[in-house]
Amino acid sequence: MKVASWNVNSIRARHDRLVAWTAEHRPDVLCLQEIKVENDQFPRESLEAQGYRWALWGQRTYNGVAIAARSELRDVVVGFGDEPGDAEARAIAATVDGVRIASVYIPNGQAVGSDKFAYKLAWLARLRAWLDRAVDPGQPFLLCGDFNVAPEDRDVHDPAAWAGKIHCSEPERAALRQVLGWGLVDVFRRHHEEGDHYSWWDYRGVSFFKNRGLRIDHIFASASMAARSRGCEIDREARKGQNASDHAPVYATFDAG
DNA sequence: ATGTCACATCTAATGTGA
Repeated sequence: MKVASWNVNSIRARHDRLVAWTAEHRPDVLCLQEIKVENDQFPRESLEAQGYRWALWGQRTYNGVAIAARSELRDVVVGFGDEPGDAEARAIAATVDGVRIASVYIPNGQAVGSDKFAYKLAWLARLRAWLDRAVDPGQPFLLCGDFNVAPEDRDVHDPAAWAGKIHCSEPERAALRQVLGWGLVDVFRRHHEEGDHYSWWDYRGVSFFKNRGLRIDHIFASASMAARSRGCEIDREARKGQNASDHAPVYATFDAG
């Protein structure tokens, strides 16, 4: 099973690139974030023509998450079911070929100490609480998405410059560790120990050209799925050229269960 | 170098969020 995750930063702006990417890489499951469109405006047909089905939780302008899969998407759930906190479309889960898979878009947080930063930390705590009550740690499970957190300094192009800043601050990293502490493994780090691998580069300036990025997009796996993982890569090629998202897709392969 | 995108709105330059 090949599972990919990509913050496309608008499905409409990224449509042609996405269609070309899935045609080339042919993931079995694709988790998307920031689709930025309501379900009834979502361009389902292009990937359906490649054999995919959809689970969608769209939203106008901001946010919006989706899962595409070649097999049936069972038991689709949107949000955490902890109203009234579920106003923003940031989480969707489905079961595909016996694997529970979630696509999540963690709030950006804007700046350490801001109201949005507090919301980000609270959202990560709600994510952990959702794992505790809604997912069986013994089952095959993948938590995929844009976490807006670089877990360690080796995930940061310039740790000194980013120290204490948004995406890299200790409160965010601690909140992310709480999520991982549920029983999740960073699949990318199972296969790559070294730094200089990033999944996001600022649109401004020469950040991509100079590889000044952060690794904030992740595929986290339960123990049984981590044991089945055979590789994990970030497709830097997808960040190149005109009309690219500011995020590159990350993808992992797993042995059959 | 507050440098680029994407989207929205009293359709045209500006605000918001990233």
